[in-house]
Amino acid sequence: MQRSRRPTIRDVAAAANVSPTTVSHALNGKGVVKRETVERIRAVAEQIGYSPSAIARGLRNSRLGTLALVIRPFTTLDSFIPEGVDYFLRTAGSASLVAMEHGYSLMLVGDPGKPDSPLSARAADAYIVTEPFENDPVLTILDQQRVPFVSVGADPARRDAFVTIEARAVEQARAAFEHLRSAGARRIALVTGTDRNVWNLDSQAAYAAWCEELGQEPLLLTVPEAQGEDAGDIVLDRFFTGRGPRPDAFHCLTGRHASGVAAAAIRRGIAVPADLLVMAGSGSLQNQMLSPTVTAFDLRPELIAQQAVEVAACLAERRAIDPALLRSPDVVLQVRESTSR
Amino acid sequence: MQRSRRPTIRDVAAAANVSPTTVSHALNGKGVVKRETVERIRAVAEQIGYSPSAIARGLRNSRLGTLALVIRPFTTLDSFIPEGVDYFLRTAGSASLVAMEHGYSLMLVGDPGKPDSPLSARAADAYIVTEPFENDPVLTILDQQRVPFVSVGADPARRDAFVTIEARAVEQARAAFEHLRSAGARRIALVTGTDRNVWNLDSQAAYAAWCEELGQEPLLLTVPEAQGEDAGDIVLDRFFTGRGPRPDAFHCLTGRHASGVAAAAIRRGIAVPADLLVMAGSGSLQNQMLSPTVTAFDLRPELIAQQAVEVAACLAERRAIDPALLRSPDVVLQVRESTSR
DNA sequence: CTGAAAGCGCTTACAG
DNA sequence: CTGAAAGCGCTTACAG
Repeated sequence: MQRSRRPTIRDVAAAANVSPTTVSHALNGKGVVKRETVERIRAVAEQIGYSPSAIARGLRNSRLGTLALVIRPFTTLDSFIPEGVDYFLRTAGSASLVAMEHGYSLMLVGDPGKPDSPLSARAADAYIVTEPFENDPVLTILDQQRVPFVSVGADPARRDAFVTIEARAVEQARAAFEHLRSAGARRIALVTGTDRNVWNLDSQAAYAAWCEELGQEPLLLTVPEAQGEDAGDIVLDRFFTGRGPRPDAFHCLTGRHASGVAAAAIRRGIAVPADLLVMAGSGSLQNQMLSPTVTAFDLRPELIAQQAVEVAACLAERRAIDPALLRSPDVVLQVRESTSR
Repeated sequence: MQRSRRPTIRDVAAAANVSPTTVSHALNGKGVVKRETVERIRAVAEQIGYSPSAIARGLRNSRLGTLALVIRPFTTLDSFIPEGVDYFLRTAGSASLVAMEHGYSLMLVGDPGKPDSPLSARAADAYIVTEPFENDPVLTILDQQRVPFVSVGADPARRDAFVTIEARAVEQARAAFEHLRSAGARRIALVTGTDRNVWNLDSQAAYAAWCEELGQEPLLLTVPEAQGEDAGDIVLDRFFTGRGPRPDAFHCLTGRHASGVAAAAIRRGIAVPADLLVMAGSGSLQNQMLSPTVTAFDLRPELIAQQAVEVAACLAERRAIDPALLRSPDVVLQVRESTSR
């Protein structure tokens, strides 16, 4: 009796005195098998500790039962901690849970296109790519290899080319400007990251349009996402030294930039929110915890992740996609000290 | 010419006018193949966009190139956010990066033992189980099925049964008590979580011993990990109402408990650190950001994750394990407001 | 109701 | 230097 090898369907067949075909039928409820036989096979399988090989089944069905999550900003950063420490957590955590509910495992993957990326990174049934860059090579390769994928936020250079959960960046940016305006802002500056993704680009476009409408001179600054709170001094240096026009409100796309700006302003004797309003386009833990607390949109990454997983599952199973899944959830504005006058 | 199917090794063979064997040899540098043939095959493969199937290779080699990470506290919680929001991030992020460097993909897995868990969750080459519970069924099933795994922190009921990256909980607890004592504490209380893992249990044991040595009456409270900062009021209610003996210092194992306790104390007019010292056994973002900032050990989860991945890779490849990898890294005490008198 | 056979895409002795 | 054959563990027409 072989005891070291894990049992296969043949072992079950032998032990139950039937053919592998019948075992397969019995265990999977396919075909027609006599009740008793099914039960005998079940018992034997249980007894010898049989569990089917996901790999063999995967080869046969050309589906492994695996979804891959590609967190794009991951790749750019020297550190593995993407901006807004909790965003990744909320996305990956939710995605892995929802994937499980749909019968998939979730793989965390870097750049599946890189030549030295593990082969297994290319074995997923479908991919989720968050925040792709302009002409993102990851999307290109996935598309070429005919691997199904959904992108969260479009590739700005190929808006309608792929299955995408749309980013509502323009809408959100306007809502932000309006919030600041109704809190008394007359001269709003925009601070975005430098990644060429749809959030940064669309927000800039929305800002340009808004300034145009109101006849305000645009006050735009881009700071690398990875700067985190250090963006504060960069931003303040830019707008509050020298004698250019000074903004009375900042809309920072990333939460950590926003918290950095609010803190830096206060360090320099500029009162927040009295003299300066600050808000964030994408809330992070820092906004809730650092002082002053900062108004921010909760983008609800766990909902987005959930939708993305559901879309990916449809793709993997070649089922039709409910269009509602491709619309990102309504964001929630969380008003905090930094804009409460 | 078939255009829809992804190309296989046979397609390459046909196009290059050789056998699949030769293609395999050429592409994997095995066997002996003429230089020119190798180059021709390479070119053809590239040209028709061939990339080997990880699944087929996995079946053949019975190794998929996948590592699984089982975050145990994950399972207990109703929400998917484990205590100390950033711990999961730091662990999973680091693990997935290190895995990639070693040629593996990282799967996030719930409870691979659960009957409805995806089959693919059982296909990993090796498993990392963080913070297993006493007699953890996940370890039992992995062990039974002869799947290699490493646990981060031992199963308290089976200390030496499995490959484990030891938790240095006793040592850390003593270091904490000593830090508090040298900051002036004379009556230290311990607050742990309720999970029956080695951190909670060993810290309690270390505390009992410490109290014994010093002839201090033990002041111990356990609060569910999931309570987070809400633990503050629970703890204060317990020790600062009624007329039992009052502690002058708290060592809380979880960062969020510690921040909750510090904040609750201040709300009730107890000055921190003047009248009460507070520290955390496992630092979380809250400790750095909330006021007052709280002294905490940085457990360096990214280092632990790195070691765990390296051990798991050894296990998967049946290589010997460097014993140094099984010793958890030295923790770093980050002294902050809550114990700075 | 049950089973023999083919095949999913690879790799690896083995023979030429 | 090259290739035919077997086999990894399943599933699924198909035949009995």
